[in-house]
Amino acid sequence: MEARAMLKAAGLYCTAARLAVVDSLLQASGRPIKPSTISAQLGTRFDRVTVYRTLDSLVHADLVHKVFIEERACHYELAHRCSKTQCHPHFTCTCCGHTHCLTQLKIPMAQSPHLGFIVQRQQVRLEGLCPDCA
Amino acid sequence: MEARAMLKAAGLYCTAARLAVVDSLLQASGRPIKPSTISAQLGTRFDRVTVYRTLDSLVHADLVHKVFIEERACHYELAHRCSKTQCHPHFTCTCCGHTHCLTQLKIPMAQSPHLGFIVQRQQVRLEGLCPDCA
DNA sequence: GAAAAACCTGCAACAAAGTTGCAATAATTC
DNA sequence: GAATTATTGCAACTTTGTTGCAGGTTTTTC
Repeated sequence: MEARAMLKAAGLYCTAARLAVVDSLLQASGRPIKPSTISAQLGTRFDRVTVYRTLDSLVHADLVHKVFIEERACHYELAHRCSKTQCHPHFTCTCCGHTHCLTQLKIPMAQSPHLGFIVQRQQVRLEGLCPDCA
Repeated sequence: MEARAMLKAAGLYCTAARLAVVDSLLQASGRPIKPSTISAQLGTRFDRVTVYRTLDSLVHADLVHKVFIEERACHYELAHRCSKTQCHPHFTCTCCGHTHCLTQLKIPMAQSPHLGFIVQRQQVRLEGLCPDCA
């Protein structure tokens, strides 16, 4: 009932599609996934368009973050362990292509770069070799 | 003749299309731009496909960097003032949508997050309000 | 400089991501 | 449970980016 509670708390209609999408994200074991993957997991239960719109709602309610784009597709993950100003960094292996969430790596927030700029959010992506490929 | 020299040095064929694309990037005044913008600037002189393939060549030769994706399109810029391991950070205004290159802001390279990970490259994106919108 | 080799380019066709409008359906509210 | 409000499915569409192949340029070689 975790998912149901999250939706309630965010003031969103609690629909079958939303529960299913949140479940997909929960089962992604912390890895950002893309709409087409979710769509494939849900089979014919829900339309592709519904998945897109559902993700939009969830992002808008700040339950889900649009993390990055890869292979021409946005990747999403549950907004766990993220502060308002900074999500955890992500590490993508240049060899196997897998992405890891570095939830334990803290990176200091950048200072305002020039007079007048107000930094609200910082996103860090690392690239390199993961332990399996190194 | 700047562009011509760059291509020569990189060992690339010096073609009209490549000179034109490099010129577009030079004239972008340091802002990352997307292929469709370049294509529009070049008018009917070159095919859309040629722009994509030209950018691929330039990226492959490390003359140009694929900086980030926005509005479902890759954005490119000349590989000026970038170290091997880190490009300058980019700042995108959440209000007006403009992106600024923060060439003067130095961000320390992240340490290897866990035993076994080898970090080769780091990318930082900042979001917030630019001086015009703040 | 001309011929040969190596490499680019345009065209057409295609694939995939994401968006929009609208009618039908489901979740809340009272 | 009826009225209200929000969500969903479908079809059609836009845009980005890719591929194959024939024809055209740039370099290299002599």
